[in-house]
Amino acid sequence: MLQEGKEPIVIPKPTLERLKLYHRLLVETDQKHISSEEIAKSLGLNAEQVRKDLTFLKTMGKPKVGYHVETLRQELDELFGVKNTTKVILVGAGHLGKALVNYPGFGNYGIEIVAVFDNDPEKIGTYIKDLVVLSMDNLCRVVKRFKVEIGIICVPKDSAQQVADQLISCGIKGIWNFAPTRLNVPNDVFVVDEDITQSLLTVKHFLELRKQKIERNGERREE
Amino acid sequence: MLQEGKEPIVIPKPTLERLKLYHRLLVETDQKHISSEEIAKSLGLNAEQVRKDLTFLKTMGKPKVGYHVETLRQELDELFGVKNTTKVILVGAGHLGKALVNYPGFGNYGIEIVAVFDNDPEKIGTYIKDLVVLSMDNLCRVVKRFKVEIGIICVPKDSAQQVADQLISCGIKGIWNFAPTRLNVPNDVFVVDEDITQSLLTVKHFLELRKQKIERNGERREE
DNA sequence: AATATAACGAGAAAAATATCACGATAGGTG
DNA sequence: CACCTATCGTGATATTTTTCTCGTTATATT
Repeated sequence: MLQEGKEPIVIPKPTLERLKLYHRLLVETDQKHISSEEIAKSLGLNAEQVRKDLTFLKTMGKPKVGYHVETLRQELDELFGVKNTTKVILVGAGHLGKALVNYPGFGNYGIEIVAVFDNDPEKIGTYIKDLVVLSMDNLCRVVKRFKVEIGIICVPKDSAQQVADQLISCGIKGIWNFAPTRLNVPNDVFVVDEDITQSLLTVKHFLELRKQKIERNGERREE
Repeated sequence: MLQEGKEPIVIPKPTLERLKLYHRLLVETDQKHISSEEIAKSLGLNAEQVRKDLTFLKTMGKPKVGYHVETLRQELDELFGVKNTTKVILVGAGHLGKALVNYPGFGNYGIEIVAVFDNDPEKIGTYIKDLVVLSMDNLCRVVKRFKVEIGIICVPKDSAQQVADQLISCGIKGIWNFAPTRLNVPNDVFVVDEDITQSLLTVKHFLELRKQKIERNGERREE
């Protein structure tokens, strides 16, 4: 039987990606109103696309004025759930882990790191900002006690899968993975990858394209 | 006059994104051959799409066998220019900068960090791994001397634009931006953003979707 | 108050991307 | 050696996404 009734409005993935960019732009701007044209120009898109994207939201623009920045930003905040507090734990107290704990932006996005774990006895007991590094034995206890929703993995890639398994066994359903490897997880667990090697390939590819363009054009000037 | 002659085969952007995933998979696997089906399953795609993507490459699969992992990986290496050495400098010797300098994976991808800069007198002169932190005065000299192609920005977001401008004024044409802000750059400079706030929104959005799903389903079990 | 115009929303058209369907072939099996 | 089947490559089809077009409306101007 086909499921009848209100199907939730699903936002196309490319649109969702752009909505994230709009969000950042709205946070950064000090204008009170902003037009689709201005948004488009800032991000290298075209205005029709911006308007189309924004039709997935309730906020409407006004002719001759544009969109009210504050309203739009708030609706995006809501879409992304920015205002809800999410408790997270972080596994891996290396350089990257330290960098993340010290990252000042989480507060604005409702992310609270409640504990840091590592399995290196040298690191256990040391402080990162105001958090003591705990041993992995404490993982499940802390997850349950603080109702932790997300685990951040920043361990070397060879132990990432193992850490993921431990997190999942403690009931964690969301993983933010900074290890440069693919994780195998059950269907009901989501993984957001922050894999530096992937964007490294992007960087290298850009260089490669430029190189090829120069080769093709010989010594000719471009533009 | 329209330019005649061989136009370079342009790989669609979504395909290119997936090719990066295939690359990682090929690096990780220890199989000698791999089928489109296996690739697809690992990455949650379908086999036809994988095959279609791979038609943009020269490497062909064999019926009953699949694709030769080594060959395919090498062709991807070439596509992304992984084997060419790229000299980069890094600006911002904070936690993140340190984490990056200590990241062991760059070598495999032909990235060599040749210098680290900061404008904090406390940090200038200190060592990160085997690199002395230099003052920004030395920027252009080092860029020219070492033929640096890429600048990595990992300074706080308020100084990111300024650093970008400095890099560009020294002739840098590529920026890998870890600051959570949009950079304004001339057309001939490319920026690859590694903005944690953007993937943070992804994380929050997943949670939000899950929350809404649970609300809709009430106490019903799913699956 | 009438007019002009900047900017919007939305449906239609076009372009890009993903999926399907199927014929071809390499390698295994009897 | 002939057949079977897993897997490929590719042209056809379907779907998604982007762009175009145009009618509408809020504000400014005379």
